[in-house]
Amino acid sequence: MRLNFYDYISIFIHQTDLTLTNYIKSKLAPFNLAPEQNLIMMLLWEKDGLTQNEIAEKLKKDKTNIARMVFNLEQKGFIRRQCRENDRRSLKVYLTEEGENLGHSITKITEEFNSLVCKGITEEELKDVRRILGKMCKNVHEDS
Amino acid sequence: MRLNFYDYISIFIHQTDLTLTNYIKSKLAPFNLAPEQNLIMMLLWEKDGLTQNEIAEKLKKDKTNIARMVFNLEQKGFIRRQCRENDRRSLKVYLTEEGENLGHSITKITEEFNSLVCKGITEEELKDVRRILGKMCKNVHEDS
DNA sequence: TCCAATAAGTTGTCATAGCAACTTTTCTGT
DNA sequence: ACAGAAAAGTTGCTATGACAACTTATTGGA
Repeated sequence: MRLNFYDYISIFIHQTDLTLTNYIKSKLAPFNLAPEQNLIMMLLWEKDGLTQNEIAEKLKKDKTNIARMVFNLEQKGFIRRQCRENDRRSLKVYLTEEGENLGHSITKITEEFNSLVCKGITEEELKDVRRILGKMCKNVHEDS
Repeated sequence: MRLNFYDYISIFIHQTDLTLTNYIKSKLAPFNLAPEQNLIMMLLWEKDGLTQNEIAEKLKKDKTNIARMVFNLEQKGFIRRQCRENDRRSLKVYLTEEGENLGHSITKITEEFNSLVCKGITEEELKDVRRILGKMCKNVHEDS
């Protein structure tokens, strides 16, 4: 029996991700911040002075894209990049004052977003979702 | 208490989606088919002769991107577009013979992919994931 | 010590994703 | 019948995401 379009769980997950990303995108837009740029900022608000490589590892993303996103954040004036003195290959990323200040507004928004997404969903259910999605990732990693 | 990076369920979902998409991308690459192009093809294998607008609605995507993806599929020779006789605004999309034949190989691959993703996960758990992710989408839609 | 391997970033290319603005065609209300 | 709205597609723009190929800098082994 052939699977129908919506029987594929990966398609369902993909569409869920698009829905959530689009929503937070609209909330961040007034601050001139895109969703993935925000992820980088979130890391920096937790801990300043990461290298681009460290950011890429934490976000499990290609360093190429990190370089471009960090470049854009620099253009926007939220961060600045500085060469490390002991390793001239790598660049450390620091918040500017503007970037630092942004944190207060954005943290509020992202936590509200998380609350909205999880509204009416129990802690137990969230744990289950994490466990099952984690299992799916493990399944495909083991096959690669 | 400030949320940590990985406490955000949306980030977890996003990273899961990337993992799954990347895997199927590598499986489809030998057939010169990208993941989202494949979604369009899947619709056409189910039912030929959809308009671009109908495809956009089914995939819940912007018609802009559908137009570009369909254009690429046409370049690759998998589909052809034809003006409707009774409405010259809209284009119907038909499989070519090559596109039709592709269906046999690809259906096998996507069903294997779905099995791999769901390995060790019960039907009950899958239903739960669908229900909870669906609830999340509903939550953000209600707020828009 | 010096050559090769490795590491960090950058640039180019392709595919996705959405928004705004536009053309062409069709429909609708008067 | 005709003006204006709406509908289908297209083009331009920005952002994300992965891969390949490249430069520059550092490290490690013979």
